[in-house]
Amino acid sequence: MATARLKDEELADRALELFRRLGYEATSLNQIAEVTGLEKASLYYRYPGGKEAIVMAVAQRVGAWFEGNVFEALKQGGEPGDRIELVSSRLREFYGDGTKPCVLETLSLPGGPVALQVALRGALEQWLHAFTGIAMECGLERAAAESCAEQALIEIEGSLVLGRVMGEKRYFLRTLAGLAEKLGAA
Amino acid sequence: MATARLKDEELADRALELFRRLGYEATSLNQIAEVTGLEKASLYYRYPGGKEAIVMAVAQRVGAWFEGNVFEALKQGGEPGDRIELVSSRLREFYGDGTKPCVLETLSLPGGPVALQVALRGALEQWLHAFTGIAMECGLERAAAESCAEQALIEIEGSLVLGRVMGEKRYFLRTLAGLAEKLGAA
DNA sequence: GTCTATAGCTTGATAGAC
DNA sequence: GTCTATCAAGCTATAGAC
Repeated sequence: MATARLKDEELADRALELFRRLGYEATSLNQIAEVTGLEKASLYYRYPGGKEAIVMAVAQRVGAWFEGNVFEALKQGGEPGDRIELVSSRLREFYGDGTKPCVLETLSLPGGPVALQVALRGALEQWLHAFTGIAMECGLERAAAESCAEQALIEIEGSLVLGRVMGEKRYFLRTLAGLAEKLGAA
Repeated sequence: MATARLKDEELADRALELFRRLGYEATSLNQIAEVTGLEKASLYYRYPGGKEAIVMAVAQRVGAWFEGNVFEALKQGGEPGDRIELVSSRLREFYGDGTKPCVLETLSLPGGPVALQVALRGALEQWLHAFTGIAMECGLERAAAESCAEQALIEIEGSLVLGRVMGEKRYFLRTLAGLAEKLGAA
């Protein structure tokens, strides 16, 4: 078999940048073909399910990244506060210092496959669970920890939205700077 | 001249429900024609500028609603806390108890006319200014009041996003319940 | 495994009857 | 003021050459 010109991971990474900025409906296969350097027919060869299959691959890749770089990192040893700071820097990277939208926001707009909405909800649940866990390690009761985790995620999503509207990244950066305190770390 | 079948305000209201849920790009003239009961050609007669003109009319109408029901209400007499509670109930109405997205979020996705992005930014600035004003009336210094206003809007936007992903309205309702306290009211 | 070419549909937008 | 009919361009998706 001939070798693929572009690795699946790189293809998903490039498609991700389109989907997260435009949402599912507004992203076209022509645009994906353009940023990947492949023709549409080649995309269908690698993803017979078409656009829906591509966005699901993108979602899976993002999910894997969060699993390894956020959820897992929050469970490692060391001071809880240090772990949160590490995760904070990872998030700063993923969101381009607040210049790149969250896939939970843009891909949750109507139009995409139902499986995508299910995946997004599951990812958000995992994220909430991970934040709740670290908040409890910081000494909070379960109910309080869950509340703090929800509040932290609300602030992350909201600051990204305000940042996009205003063209400023300071909302997001300030939110991340206060993340450790928000989750109960001294 | 013959009479219009549908008043401009009603037309904008119905188009708003599409635009706020799907964003600019993903909303089609066919859909607008369907919910208004007009044919596409009739829409072009009333808005020669097409989809861009319609979304600008929608933005203007939403801006006027916020001007009269939120910004103005925050400047009226009476206890600051009471005014915030009144505005809170207005917001609960506008966002369908947290089931309807914010136009600042969905219409700020790329693809729409530049004038729309400018209008959205201006509206957010007005909103921030109004929240800052009421927070200062509650006794906060300007800097602190501005910070609280930003935080309040971040929570409103973020809670709407989480609510959409999870299919729950409690995030938004809880945010509104804490709005007065957030803005410095006893 | 990628390509060119194309089918069939939907889009935003226009012309012209009533 | 609204309609039917139509256009060119874009869309998703497929067939078949290499």
